Amino acid sequence: MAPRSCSIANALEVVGERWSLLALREVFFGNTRFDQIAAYTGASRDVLAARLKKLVSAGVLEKVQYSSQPVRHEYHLTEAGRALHPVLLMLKEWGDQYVTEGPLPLVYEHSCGRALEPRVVCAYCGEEASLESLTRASQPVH
Amino acid sequence: MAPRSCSIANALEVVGERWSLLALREVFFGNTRFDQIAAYTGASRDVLAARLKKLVSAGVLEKVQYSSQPVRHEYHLTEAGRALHPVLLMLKEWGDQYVTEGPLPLVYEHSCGRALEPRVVCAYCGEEASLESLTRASQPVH
DNA sequence: GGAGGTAGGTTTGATTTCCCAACCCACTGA
DNA sequence: TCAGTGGGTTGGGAAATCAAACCTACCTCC
Repeated sequence: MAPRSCSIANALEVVGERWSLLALREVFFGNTRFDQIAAYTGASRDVLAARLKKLVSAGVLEKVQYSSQPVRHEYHLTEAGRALHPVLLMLKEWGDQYVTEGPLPLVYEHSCGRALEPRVVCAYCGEEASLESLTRASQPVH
Repeated sequence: MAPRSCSIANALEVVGERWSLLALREVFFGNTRFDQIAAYTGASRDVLAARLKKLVSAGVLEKVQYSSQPVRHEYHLTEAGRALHPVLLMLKEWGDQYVTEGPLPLVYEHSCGRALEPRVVCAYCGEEASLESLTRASQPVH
């Protein structure tokens, strides 16, 4: 049997390897240079170089030159890269709730003044997109 | 330098390996048995067995017996497992928008009657939790 | 009672990754 | 000239992955 065709699997093809999402986390934090990303994630340099190359060719990051002589680049988020922020936000929330022990390493404050508790809602009605509120409108082939 | 302490990294320790999130996707779809998960994800059986074992010991899945003689189990979501649904939802949305080409393999209908467009919002004010609307309330050590 | 099928893995051996350390190159600054 | 920085690449050994075969325990059919 062929595995299911699925956007989750497609997404994981691009960002599902080890270190990819952590490298993106650093870019979201503003650490856009190779050595910073290597240090803050703990990834080995060769694997990190491969991951960054893949993320660039997938259109998630782009290399932006910040110096000639010597030629130096920073990794910046593309639109597709910025669109991954909700994924990281929900992954962080899950880690906060179910994995991290002790005080949370990072808490976000939302512009409304409260500590962020992220929720996924339907863009149209604003109601929570809970497991029970969803039905399949198109059925994958079984 | 020590890598950053971070709930994203902690979360990925649990569900970040290859096949883990796809196995969970199948359980969310109601395919709770070993052979179903293997077939629909495409994971090799030995790796899948290791992943399921890890997810069970991490408290994301639990084995529920559905037959004695022969002893057979299904993998069911725990509360922590169900809490991963928003992560998969946003990952699917990103894949839909930026990776999958052609018609989407799966569209959800929300209980309000519209095709789901998931958004991440602040639970208190209901406004979108955009990148710009967030500031760090606690700063990780640099 | 044997043959075949189902379910849930485990074992085996070959192939890929991953990790770490060392190295390289182009520059800068002292 | 010599150390340091930034951004990688290279090499070798350890670990993970893959596909296929195998195993156990049952059930069903003939």
